[in-house]
Amino acid sequence: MERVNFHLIEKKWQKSWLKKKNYKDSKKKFYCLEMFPYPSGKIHMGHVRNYTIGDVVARYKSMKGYNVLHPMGWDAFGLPAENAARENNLDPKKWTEKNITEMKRQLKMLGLSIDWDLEISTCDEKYYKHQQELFIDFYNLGLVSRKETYVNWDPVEQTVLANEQVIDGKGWRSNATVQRKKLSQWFFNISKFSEELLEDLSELKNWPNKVKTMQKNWIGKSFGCEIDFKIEGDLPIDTIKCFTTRPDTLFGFSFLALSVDHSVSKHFIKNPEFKKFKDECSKTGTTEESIAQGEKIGFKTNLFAINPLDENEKVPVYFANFVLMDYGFGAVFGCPAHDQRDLDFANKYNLKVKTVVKPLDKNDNFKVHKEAYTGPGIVINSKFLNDFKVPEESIVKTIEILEKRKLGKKKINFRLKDWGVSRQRYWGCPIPMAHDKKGNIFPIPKKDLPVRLPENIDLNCKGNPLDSAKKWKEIKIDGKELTRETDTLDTFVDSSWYFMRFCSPNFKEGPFDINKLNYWMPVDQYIGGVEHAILHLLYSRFFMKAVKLTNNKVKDSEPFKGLFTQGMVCHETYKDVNNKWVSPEEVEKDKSGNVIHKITKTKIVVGASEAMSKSKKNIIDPESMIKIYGADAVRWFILSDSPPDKDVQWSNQGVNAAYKFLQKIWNLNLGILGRSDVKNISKETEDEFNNLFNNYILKITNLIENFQLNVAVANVYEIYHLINKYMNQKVSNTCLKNNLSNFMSILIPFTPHLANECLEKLGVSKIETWPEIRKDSLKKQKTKIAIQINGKTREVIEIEKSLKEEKVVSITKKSEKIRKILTNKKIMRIIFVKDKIINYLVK
RNA sequence: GCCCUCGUGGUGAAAUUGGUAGACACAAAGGACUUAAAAUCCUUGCCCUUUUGGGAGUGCCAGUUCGAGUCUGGCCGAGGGCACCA
Repeated sequence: MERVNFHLIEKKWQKSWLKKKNYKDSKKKFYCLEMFPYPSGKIHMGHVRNYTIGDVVARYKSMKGYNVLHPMGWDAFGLPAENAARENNLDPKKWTEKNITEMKRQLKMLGLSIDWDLEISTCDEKYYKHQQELFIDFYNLGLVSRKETYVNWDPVEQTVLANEQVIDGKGWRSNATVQRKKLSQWFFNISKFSEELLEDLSELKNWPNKVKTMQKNWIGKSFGCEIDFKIEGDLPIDTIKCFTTRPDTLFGFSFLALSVDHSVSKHFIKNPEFKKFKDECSKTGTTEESIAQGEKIGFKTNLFAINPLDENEKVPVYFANFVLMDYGFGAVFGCPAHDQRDLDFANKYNLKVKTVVKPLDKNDNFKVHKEAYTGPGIVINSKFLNDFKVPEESIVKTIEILEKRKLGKKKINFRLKDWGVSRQRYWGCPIPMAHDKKGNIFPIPKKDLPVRLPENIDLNCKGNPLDSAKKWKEIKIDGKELTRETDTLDTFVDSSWYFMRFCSPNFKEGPFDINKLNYWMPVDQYIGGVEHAILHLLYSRFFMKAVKLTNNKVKDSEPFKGLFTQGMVCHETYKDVNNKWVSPEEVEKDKSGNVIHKITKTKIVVGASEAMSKSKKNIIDPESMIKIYGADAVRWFILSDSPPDKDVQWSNQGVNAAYKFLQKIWNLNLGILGRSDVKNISKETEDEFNNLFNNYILKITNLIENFQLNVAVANVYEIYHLINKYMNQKVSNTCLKNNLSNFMSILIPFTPHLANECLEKLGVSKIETWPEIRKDSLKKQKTKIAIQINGKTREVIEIEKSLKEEKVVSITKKSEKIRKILTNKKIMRIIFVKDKIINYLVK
């Protein structure tokens, strides 16, 4: 068997693809995009899987005649660069650029059909200049605001920490106890789009349902009403507003609970007891266990709230730890019988529990004790609300009554909060704003953009490095002396519009050339990890809608028409006798099949297969695999073993098998090239071969369209067996070569180097088109039909397609086996399904 | 606690959407070629029977149907998302 040198042909074809572009003069466009990588230094198997799947789609669509856009870029701002820079005293920019060069070299080894002329990098001022323009556009439209929020403050580092930098309530670097500090920060008002973001999810037919439900839950729309409760007491407070989804349980009202941050709290600020309580609340807020335990604690005020539906009923007002300030109005009315939290609270403080809803199968004496009743039923003990059906009429009718009496009004609430985009970091896009001494805000004039990051900054200083860049901070605009904003943008902002920039990456007059944007957008197929199901995808959807408001010529309001979320790449984990993680390279099998350490020869414990991670050392380096097996084999294996949306197990045996198979294809190609033609050709055999082959084209086409790439791979194996079989039959060389070259065309998206090399050897010139499906041949074929007796399959026979029942009955009755079984039996009924099954029901 | 998804051989998985369960591949065992190894090719795959055959069988229990991996109800198990959202 001859072996092909993959490295030679890979170099050759990759070079030729750099010159050649995919663009076609076609009306049909296809924008294929994979989530761009963070330039961490080296590509990992997750990238290989992501970009291989994308490349199959891009190459397939191109062969189908689409004009394909398939770009690549770098999500290049972010904390790791800053950390690496601090540790090694480097410039984050240089560190990032070095990583990009390295990763680009590795990605090119995979033979992806990417147009590198469109490459963008978010840390490039040519990119972030336009991001700053968009920020100002959003600001002018009222989509940007400043608000005070709590942040994780590290008192030693004098900096704000991201949630993942807080470990057990302490700073990851300083180990100091993290404080809750209020800071004024920039926000994108994404919550203004709550309704639209929810509504438009239904348009996204080619998105996984899973992602849509996750977004739906995240947006969290709920229907209810707001109610003003009258307050009695010795404080100047008339009413407190609450939001509720269960106004129908108003007669079960037994306390009113406020968040400790509610405006009423200002009257208690000097009360030492209240202060103690508030401290207690902020403590339980940070530790996860206390939330899980869910202990409800409260602080009783001297205020009373009046039930709006019954003036005679007064209930106490509490501050309670389970009431959130940033949802609803930071105040809830407590109905213990029909809300578990309220019940826990009421039981702790001995508050009244009045049952006002009974399940359908219980009588009016039904009473709630330890478990709140939240299911459907009938309203009881509630005067004029009695007998309403819960929930279908009770809620709406109660709201009607409240509205009529001017006690409350219908209200829709969302959980989605505004997006805080301020980061007190150096390595990010500067926010193009300035302040005067009075606290007024001024956007930087667009002509002065970009606001560049200052260079030669000491990143080891305390606090935000930009804050200490005195010269950089001071500016003059229209003669006014101002100070620059020193916050930079969350890196999610960078990735919220890069797909728009790819449509015209070198456009200088603005973020995008509107004609090109409208031609290419939306992204037809977006591919990436499911970990971005909520934030990145939601922010990008927000951006598209916001950009549309800045420019009424923008036609799309959704950025990603199709979304595919691929699974992770996993590998077995290994631990040595000392319970330390060991990498796959350090491990081997001895003669009796035990797993041992290569050097120490000690026993290795093989653990579960888990997502490749540095910490567990179960990483396989893609480049070393490409060096051993070639890019095509790596691509082939990563596609072959599991459905693309599920996790895949990496195995060296698997990639080795892929390598062997590709060598077999190479030899099949050589074998047919060197085959001496057959003299007595059978037209019938050729037809049979052509029809079977044609069937596979149809099958694989559908499989690719449905992302069942692992099944497509399985079918390629079957085609290989098919061609191998007919190679030894009465089939002409012309017929064989014709099918073989179609086979190679099918292989192009999967293993482009090998397929192109084989096609070149075959002397086929017009190679970049997907094989045509001949519809006429599909009809002629034979089919296999199952013969069942009483629903059990007894025999399978081959018949002509589309035969009628009588015909099939007479054929099947001729079968000896069936005749035997049917002897002395009475046929009660025959069930016949064309081309599939015939079932005799006998007695 | 709430929401979502998934349970098929030793392993990864297929199954035209209610119609031949286990395609395709990995691993294992046996065999062929070879002095030998590698490479390559073939066979086997749960239970009973020497074979021909037959039987059970898609997490468990019921149901609908001529027919259920697929549909319905209940249970068990695994994974993911959310976190007191009033």
